[in-house]
Amino acid sequence: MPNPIPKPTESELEILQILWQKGCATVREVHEELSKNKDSGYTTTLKIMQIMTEKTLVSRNETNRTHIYTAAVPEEAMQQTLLDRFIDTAFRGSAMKLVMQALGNHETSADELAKIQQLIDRMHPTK
Amino acid sequence: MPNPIPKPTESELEILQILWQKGCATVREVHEELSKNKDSGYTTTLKIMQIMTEKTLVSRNETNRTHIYTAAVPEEAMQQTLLDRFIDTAFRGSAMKLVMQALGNHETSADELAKIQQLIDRMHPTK
DNA sequence: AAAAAAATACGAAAATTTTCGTAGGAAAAC
DNA sequence: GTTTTCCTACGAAAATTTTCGTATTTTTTT
Repeated sequence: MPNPIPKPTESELEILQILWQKGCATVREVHEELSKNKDSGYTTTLKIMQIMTEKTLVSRNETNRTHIYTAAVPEEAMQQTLLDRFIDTAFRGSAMKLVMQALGNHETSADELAKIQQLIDRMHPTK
Repeated sequence: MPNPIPKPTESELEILQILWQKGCATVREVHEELSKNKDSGYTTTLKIMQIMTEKTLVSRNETNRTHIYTAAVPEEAMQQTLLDRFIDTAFRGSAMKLVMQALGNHETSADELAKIQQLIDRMHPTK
């Protein structure tokens, strides 16, 4: 495994979110999106994305002058990595505690509950 | 609400973990525990705990020379805060995705599944 | 009682992350 | 064909976090 998945900073993760959502995007597009929630300059976004390129968190198509960026790591792979670490640091390693708390404190629709039910059934078939 | 729960840094969270686990502890004890996983100096730990005191992440009993620290925020309250933010930043707000991924990628015992089952039943009683 | 060990406070260095200004070109508008 | 706009590169300032050295005081050991 040549890719230990570099750990993104918070700002980097925000940008990854946007890239995953859009599939790919220019710095300008990412910046527009970011600007909805915070206000920092265009070159700030640019700089971070350049750093992310070095870290290989993203890759970019440079054939045109306006580069087009995409996330270099699939969203779910990153989520898994982040989740593992989060469970460790915030929940002392107990995935179960996390699940219970997540379930307990969010509106959960019947539909969603059914999905979990399915997953449980699949993991734990009634013998 | 006078207490917006100050956001801990990573190092601070590590220390909170130890305090929650032990109930209360001296800097020395916390440092011993930390040293198992990383090696930084005693005064580093001390300094961070002093900062945490300012931030009111911990409180301390100063009647004796050797201060005794305790977390100022209950573990679960902090977990909830962190979890909310984490769901937001890493799972685009979808608690369900997080739950599914947490369940799907960890060994989950029959016992644990039963507990979730219970929770689901409680939330979604069969009419 | 003197020396050694252990504790806190504090300032500041080091490391990391975020921010932006400026320069240099390319593309677009005029 | 100039001027204006837009883009990247890059270095360095600003902000945050982590680290530690040193001074001072109290406690323990000898």
